[in-house]
Amino acid sequence: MRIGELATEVDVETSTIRYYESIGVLPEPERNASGYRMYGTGDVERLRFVTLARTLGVGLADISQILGLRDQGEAPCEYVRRVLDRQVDAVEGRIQQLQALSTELRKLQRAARTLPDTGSDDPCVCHILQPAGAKH
Amino acid sequence: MRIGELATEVDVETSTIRYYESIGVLPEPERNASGYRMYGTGDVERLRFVTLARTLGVGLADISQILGLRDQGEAPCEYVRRVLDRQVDAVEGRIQQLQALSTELRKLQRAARTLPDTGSDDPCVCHILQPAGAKH
DNA sequence: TCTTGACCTTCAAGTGGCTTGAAGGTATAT
DNA sequence: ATATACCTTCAAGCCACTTGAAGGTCAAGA
Repeated sequence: MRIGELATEVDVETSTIRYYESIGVLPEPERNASGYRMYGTGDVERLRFVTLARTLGVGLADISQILGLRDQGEAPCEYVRRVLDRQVDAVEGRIQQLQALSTELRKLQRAARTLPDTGSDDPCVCHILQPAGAKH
Repeated sequence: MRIGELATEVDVETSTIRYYESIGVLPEPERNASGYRMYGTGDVERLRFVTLARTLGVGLADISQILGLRDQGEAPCEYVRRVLDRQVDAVEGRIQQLQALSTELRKLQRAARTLPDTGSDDPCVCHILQPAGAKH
């Protein structure tokens, strides 16, 4: 199959496939007489794995590592477990941060409805975002 | 004050200050005889606003817009209110996404503890991440 | 036969928000 | 004289792509 078919099959842009190839996540495929990339079913499987891992937030460096282990005939599972542990920590930490941020933003949103506009003579940039005495 | 003092005062890297200047978020400051950037208290206030807005997740383009309005003597409050609304939506949407992701990751983490390692003869890359029949 | 249009190719640069590094100038203390 | 702690500019790197320019290939239709 050509790159467009592979792209449709896995629901990825052709440019993304070429990008993955350029950084070594996907191997260089064979070419037909016209120089078009030609892929097989193994490539579908591999690309599907990459996109699945990406939706889980796994970085391309980790994905490369996992695929590299597989290519050497080793089970990547131990490495995958470590990646999962790291990823869970990272995602849950990020959620905590964003929840704190959301609380803060909602406070400012409420304030924005009641406060008058900042006057051009006010010293601060905007007293909605910068209540007097906010120094961090 | 020189750039290092300003950086310490607001708790930002000097390279970040120069970067903000390069993209027009901060104006070009005066220079002393040696070519060093020299800042005043207004710059502290402006930079403090920028970092505050950044911690709220506001992008530099929006921050630039807000500062631009202020520089023209207009109250940026209406714009700030719209940015806040957008930001709340974006953050809460992101939290939803990450919570779904976290659920998914925890499921895989549990599976990883019980599943045997992928054999080198298995067709998939790793059956922890790719349970049979996962096609999306 | 010509043309249209859908595909494919490569290479370069842009996105955001910085950080890092190289290679050098300046100011102060010892 | 020198160490050191600042400062300067410019370029490139980070991540994961996306976009664009400029062109080659191939099948179907007029």
